Amino acid sequence: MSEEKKEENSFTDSQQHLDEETLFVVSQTFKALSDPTRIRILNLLCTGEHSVNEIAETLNLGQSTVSHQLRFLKNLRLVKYRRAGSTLFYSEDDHHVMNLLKQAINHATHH
Amino acid sequence: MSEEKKEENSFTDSQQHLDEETLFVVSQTFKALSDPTRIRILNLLCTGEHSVNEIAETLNLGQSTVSHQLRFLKNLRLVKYRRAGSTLFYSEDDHHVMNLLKQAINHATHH
DNA sequence: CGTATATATGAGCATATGTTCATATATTGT
DNA sequence: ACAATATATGAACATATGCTCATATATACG
Repeated sequence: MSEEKKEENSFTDSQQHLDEETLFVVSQTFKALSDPTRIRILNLLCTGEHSVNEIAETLNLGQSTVSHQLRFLKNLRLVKYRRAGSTLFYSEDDHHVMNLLKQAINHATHH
Repeated sequence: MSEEKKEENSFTDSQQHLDEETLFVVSQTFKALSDPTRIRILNLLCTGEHSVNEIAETLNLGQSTVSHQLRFLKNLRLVKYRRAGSTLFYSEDDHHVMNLLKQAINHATHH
């Protein structure tokens, strides 16, 4: 019975007016999470860092597709990478956004 | 210093594989929150129920635009409405998704 | 019943989005 | 320097998205 409670009122109520910039940032953040491919990539990165090819093979996606999406996520600073030779290991870089994703996934599956 | 803590680990870690349906539901949910107009509408509905025209006038949007977006949000069960004569009063209908929105807004503004 | 008001709907249009293909760049090993 | 491997990039394309305009529906009121 406390299952529902713990995700409520974690924050003070939102404000009346949203300025342009806030609106842009918030919408961009959610846009990043609104595509199945990006969700799969971010969900995979929850398990730790992975190279571009690993991601592509694991999720059965084209190398170009993964690279494009990673650039998208990198621009929003949702992921970062570490270089090891010619291989780039990507990992998550925004725990807050990852938390939003986890909440949504949990809500979608556990209900 | 506990500012960052309270939004972390509200849930057990996400699972390894996401099925088609979960992927669809989650992406649709975030898509709903990825548009500035819909964000403004939902943010306004945080303050209680409002009619279509009230929303349009308050947010300076066309009546048709608001109606279309409300249909979109209604299909996803994020909003509901109550009829009073020829006026329809819309209000929020998914506290979990509203909570995701509030978190994102708070994060965008307080940082 | 006719008019006014509130909301919904569909077509059309411009723009955004995501994937694929081909190719470029970069790093490693020989 | 050359070949192999890993990743990035840009153009092209099909589809999705969001707004506007015109019009339809629905309710209330005289």
